[in-house]
Amino acid sequence: MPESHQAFVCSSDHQHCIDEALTAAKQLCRDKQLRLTPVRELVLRLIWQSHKPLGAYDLLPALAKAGFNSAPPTVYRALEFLQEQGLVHRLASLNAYMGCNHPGTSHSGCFFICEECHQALEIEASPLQTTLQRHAEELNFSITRETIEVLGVCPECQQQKAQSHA
Amino acid sequence: MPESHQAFVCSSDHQHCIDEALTAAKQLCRDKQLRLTPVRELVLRLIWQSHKPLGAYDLLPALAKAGFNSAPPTVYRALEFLQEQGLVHRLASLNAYMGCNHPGTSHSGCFFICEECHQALEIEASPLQTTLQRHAEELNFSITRETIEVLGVCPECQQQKAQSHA
DNA sequence: AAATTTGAGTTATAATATAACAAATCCTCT
DNA sequence: AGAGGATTTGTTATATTATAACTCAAATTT
Repeated sequence: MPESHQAFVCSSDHQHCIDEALTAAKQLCRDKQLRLTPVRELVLRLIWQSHKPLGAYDLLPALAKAGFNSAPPTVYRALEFLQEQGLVHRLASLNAYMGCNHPGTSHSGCFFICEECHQALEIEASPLQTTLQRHAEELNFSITRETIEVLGVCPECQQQKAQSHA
Repeated sequence: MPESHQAFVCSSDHQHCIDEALTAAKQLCRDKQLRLTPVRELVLRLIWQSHKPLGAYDLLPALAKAGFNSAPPTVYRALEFLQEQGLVHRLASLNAYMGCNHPGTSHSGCFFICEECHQALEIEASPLQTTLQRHAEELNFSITRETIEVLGVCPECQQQKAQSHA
């Protein structure tokens, strides 16, 4: 029996996630000679406030508070930039955005989304993508991008539910 | 070298797809004592006009032409019913709907979407879902529903593109 | 037939996303 | 440093997708 991986729980402090993401982003932009402007950095920060995917419109008030004129295009443009750099993913099934912790170039991920606590976890899904690639080869289909999003209940929320039924 | 499966091409006539889908739908509704009302049947028919996923708003003009008062709720309600019966799928990455040719109860599918001709193909993806299930078990994640949508180019459109470059 | 449930019509609005153009900022080259 | 060009952001308006809430009609049950 595999022990619970706690993958949905931030190991001790979440600040670490934020710092790491920001550092990686800065590094990446330096390397690629791209500009991680104030709006872009703030949007990335906001996205990383939690592991819950956020809607574009959830970010607007915070942008306003920070003194940016926060009309939708501002946030969508920042999100677009961050997606192109693989720093952020859009979850099609939620119309929401979340940070990516292995940025690089734009890529597809595999996401587990908890319908109770709304946290989401991105996994490296090589076996999955291999299987998918095999299906595609059978069809002679040439893959551009994959959307793999699994809705369900994370281990922590399963426990809570089990306890509340006790 | 595997031969081209032509999975994206309707074998001879598409009318067959429509007829089959309608027959199956009627059968299913009879069995489950559900009402395949005129609006629902028309929406299903419209969805099956092609293998291209259609947006809800694409259906409205046709509904109007058929004499229904076609405000959005009408079409969304019909689509909701059809989805619940597994007769239609919603593609989250496109905000569009397509017919399902192995209806039964509500279920998740795996979709290959051609970005050139906009046709989509649903496959039975048991190996894929097994892989996904294995990932989920490792995480102790309990799956509710899966969204698996692969964007790319179908074999037919690959050929066309190759020829036009010649 | 009355009561109940289900489906559809209708109006309004919510939620998500983009178009188009103007202004500001930044970069490069002299 | 300053002119010219590119990139980013501000701003206004609007497109697209989806749902809420209430009414009326039809069907089913009692």
